[in-house]
Amino acid sequence: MRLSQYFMPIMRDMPKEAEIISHQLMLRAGLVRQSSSGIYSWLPAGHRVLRKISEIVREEQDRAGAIEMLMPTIQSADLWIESGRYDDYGKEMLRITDRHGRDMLYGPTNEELITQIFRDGVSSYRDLPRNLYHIQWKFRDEVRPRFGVMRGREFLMKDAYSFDLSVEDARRAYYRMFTAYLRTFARMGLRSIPMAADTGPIGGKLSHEFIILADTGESEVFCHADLLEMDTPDIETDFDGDLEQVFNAWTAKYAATEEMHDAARFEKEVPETKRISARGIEVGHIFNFGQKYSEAMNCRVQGPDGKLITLEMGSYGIGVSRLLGAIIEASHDENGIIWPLSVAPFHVGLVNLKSGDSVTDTACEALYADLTSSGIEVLYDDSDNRAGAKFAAMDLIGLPYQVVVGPRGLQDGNVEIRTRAGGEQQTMDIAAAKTYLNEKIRDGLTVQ
RNA sequence: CGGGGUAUAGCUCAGCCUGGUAGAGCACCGGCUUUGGGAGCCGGGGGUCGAAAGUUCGAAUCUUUCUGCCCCGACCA
Repeated sequence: MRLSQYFMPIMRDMPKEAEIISHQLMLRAGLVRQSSSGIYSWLPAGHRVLRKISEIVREEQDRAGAIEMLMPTIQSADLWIESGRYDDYGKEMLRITDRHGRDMLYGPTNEELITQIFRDGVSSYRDLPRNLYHIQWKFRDEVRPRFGVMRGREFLMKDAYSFDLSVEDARRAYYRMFTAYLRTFARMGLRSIPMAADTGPIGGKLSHEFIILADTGESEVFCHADLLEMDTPDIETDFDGDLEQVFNAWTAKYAATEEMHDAARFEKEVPETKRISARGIEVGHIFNFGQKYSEAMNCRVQGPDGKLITLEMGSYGIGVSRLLGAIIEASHDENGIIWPLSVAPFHVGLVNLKSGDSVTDTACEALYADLTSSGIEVLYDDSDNRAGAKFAAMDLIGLPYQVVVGPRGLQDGNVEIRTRAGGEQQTMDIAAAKTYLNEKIRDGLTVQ
């Protein structure tokens, strides 16, 4: 993509409505624009990141055996009356009346709808287990939206729903999602820590929040430092196998959010030097809620003995749009965003230091064409801004690699390659630069 | 929903106290000079001053009401 033909309005000044760093940087880097409180438009670069995050989520859900579908944003109130949550949900649910006077709502979540769809589509134990998910916009009319996309009213969420015949099967379904979540966040360069969680209004028994440590996190969290060093389940993980060990290993050490925190237990179980008391961002939340909805909504199948079995269910959410904020909170410096390669809007920023100079233009065009044709996503700054302005903009938008092409280096046939994360700079000839970038990016994108 | 702020150009802000018909920096357009970490000079475009009502000869400025947005708290992916 040529910057001269793109739409990425960068702001030099700090927008006053933004308080926390991720929100400031998202606005300044031209990723989002606020439409109204807690509601955002996703500009082209922000949309690219959103898509990449969604794709990682999708790949890991699929790997764990979940099946993608898509449910609507607008739902009928009837279903919610059936489950008993129409009144419980309160003002956070945006209620709408259609032209016929029917009560509708903008879905804050989808347990009711999926339960109805599933129960109507399945009648035998042979159809179980199943886990269905979608990635769809949700609306929760938060009392106080804040921190940009971290707590928006409209937000993109992946929600999966598992259906099983027995409590044991349901636990296995839970372990699969648990494991998939560890992998999902790790692929975005995040260290997530599963923490025992309160089950909240969704109800149920077993529940974990996946927390990213960050100073601007909304909740206070406590955990064992070893959790920051644990190995993430790798690509060889067998999701058809027994994942209980993964679950046990990750839940053996103390980790709890404020609501579940037990100070006495924390001090007893965690040596003083290993105690982490910090703030965290919740990027995922998984629940096993047994028969709460299947009972209320009559979701049953016939077993081998002809008797009806009420299904065991779980739901598994990931805040996809929130993850942009979380990643930036976890990865930035005073100059701007530092995108992990896997979710960066582009892999490489190509900086032409002297647009209009035929030598640099020619070199840049050739490099742009070569890199692009080898599958690398390049944002080519072909504008005629000054060098300093281009560097500042590149650092702000935070692409993982910068290739700086200028007349000085080209005299010796060289370009400069900079790594946004570490700040390393190396000079090499153009052929070497191509090889270097191809290798680095291919390796960096290989799923471990 | 309680408390506190704030609203003037795309962004950051000044002007308001003491009413006289709107400014700066950045960004943008044109020109010249410049060109390796947010250049300089010259010229230019752009604002129903959040909305409504009131006071007044005259309101960005004073009064009242409303609204948006932000922060703290309670609540939540």
